[in-house]
Amino acid sequence: MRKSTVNRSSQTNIASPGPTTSHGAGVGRITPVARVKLSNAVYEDLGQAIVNGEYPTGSSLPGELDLGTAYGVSRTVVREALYQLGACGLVQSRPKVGAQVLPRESWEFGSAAVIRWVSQSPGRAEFLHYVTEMRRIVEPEAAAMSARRASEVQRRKISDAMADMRLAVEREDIDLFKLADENFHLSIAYACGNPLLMEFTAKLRRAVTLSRDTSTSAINHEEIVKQMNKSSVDELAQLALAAHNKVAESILEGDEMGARCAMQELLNEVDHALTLVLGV
Amino acid sequence: MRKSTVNRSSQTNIASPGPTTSHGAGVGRITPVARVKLSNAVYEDLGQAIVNGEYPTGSSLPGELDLGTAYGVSRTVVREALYQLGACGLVQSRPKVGAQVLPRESWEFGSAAVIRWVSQSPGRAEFLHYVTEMRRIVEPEAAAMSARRASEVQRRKISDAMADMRLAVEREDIDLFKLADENFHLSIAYACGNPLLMEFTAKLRRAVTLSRDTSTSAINHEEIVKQMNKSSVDELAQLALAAHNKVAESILEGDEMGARCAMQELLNEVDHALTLVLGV
DNA sequence: CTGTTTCTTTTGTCATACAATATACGGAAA
DNA sequence: TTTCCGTATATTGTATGACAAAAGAAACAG
Repeated sequence: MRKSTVNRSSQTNIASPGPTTSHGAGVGRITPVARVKLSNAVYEDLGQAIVNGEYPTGSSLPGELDLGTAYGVSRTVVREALYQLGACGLVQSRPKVGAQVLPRESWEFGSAAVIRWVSQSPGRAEFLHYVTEMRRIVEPEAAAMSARRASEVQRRKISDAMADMRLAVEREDIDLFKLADENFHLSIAYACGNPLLMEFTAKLRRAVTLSRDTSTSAINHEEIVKQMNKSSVDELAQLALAAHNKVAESILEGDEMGARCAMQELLNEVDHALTLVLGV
Repeated sequence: MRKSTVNRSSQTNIASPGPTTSHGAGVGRITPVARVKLSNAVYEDLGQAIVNGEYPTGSSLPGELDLGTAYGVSRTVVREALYQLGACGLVQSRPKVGAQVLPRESWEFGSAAVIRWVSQSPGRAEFLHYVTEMRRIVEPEAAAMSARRASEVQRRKISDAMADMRLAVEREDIDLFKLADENFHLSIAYACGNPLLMEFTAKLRRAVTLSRDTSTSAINHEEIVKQMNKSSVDELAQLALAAHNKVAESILEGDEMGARCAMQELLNEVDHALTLVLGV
């Protein structure tokens, strides 16, 4: 059983009976009270734990009362958290048997929370592989649809993202590059005109970002450069910039086929780089 | 405010104060007790109501207490339902302001429940349009991937579904045809080897089925036959059969490109037929 | 050993109480 | 009159206790 407690303050809040009035000497709490709902905190922690595999499929979570004491919250809060987990398809509660972890097939991978948990779980590399495969299916089509249907405002956002990216390469600002990259792909998703495709693409994108940010293995840029047979980080950046630019230009020109192909090419590179980075 | 009550028994359970002991004259309850969790019943009803547009975006649902009396359940139950809705991105609760309906962009269209609600809502035709568009993107790829990666067992399931479909056309058994069609597409999804693609395809498929079954407008087969310039229902069925068969054969032969193209062609027909049926 | 009954544990539901919070109201100042 | 600010108030967030219902576990009879 997990023994972490949700952040209410930092005191030992195992079954603290009294009310939450910050009684006594200030127990070094940083945040004023950090007004997050306790249920959500428990929901997040349990969800991550399940996805991490700490509770195997078919096994039962500790009882509601036990979870309550473990997290230092009431049974009410635990139940509310469990109901949220149920809505994500992670668990199912039955009397006497408790909340059982459902098989992965019934997990809602479309849920933002599940994606977040999986992207930060030990199994994220495998997940990312599938995500990348999906991106190569949907993003080229999203680009093509954007080329056909993007509004004036949406086109502007795409070109704005490109401008940022160009600037980032110029200044060798990696953070700005990441941000521009994110905006680039998201603005294409938003321009495609299909809310389903939009949401799905955005979530795939989010999974990539989360996985990457979770990977503690310091990314060795030099190593990537070498493995991709490029002479310098700068050359790699220029390459990426060109690939993105081709996509943007095609979309702005309304060239469906061009946008599709350019995006395919771009994702080929991304896939390659990610493989090197994460060692899948 | 909605005034429907969840099915516990059929008595007028608006604000029945006492315990659930079926006091008084037997109020004609049919099901013994219908052991569904009340929270889930409320969750389903509220979810459908929100998706149906009965609570506009940004508006607040009635208070938890009011909802409780309206449904004849306790506040606890209402809260558990609201937490599930929150997990789907439909609402967000805040003190004093209540559970506000979030904009459609934050709805989790990947959630099975949301798909169910949308597919049965008045706006299902538009949704189905987007679903069809997505199918034309992902299913051809799923077919291609299946052609490359399907295991022996999975290939068998595909050919089994084809056999059923052939039988259905022979016997002019529409229900069997629907079942076989469902199995055909699902078995391809399962064979593709990517759980994300699998889940997504299955859900798109489910949305189609639900929308179709919800459409009360009796499907006029003759009309469809006429509009598609075919001479008879039988000819149309033979056509569908041939299209499916081509997909199946390509997959079984391991012909990626063939499978992709065959599926594209199949979906073109499906799209056309659906348009006629639902009058999009 | 097997089938049945009873027991016991855990969830499902209800009710109540209080704390925390955000809107709404009302009064004071400009 | 208008604006700003504090207070009032209604509603959610959390805790607790109680009981009914369900289902596995144990005890028992055959």
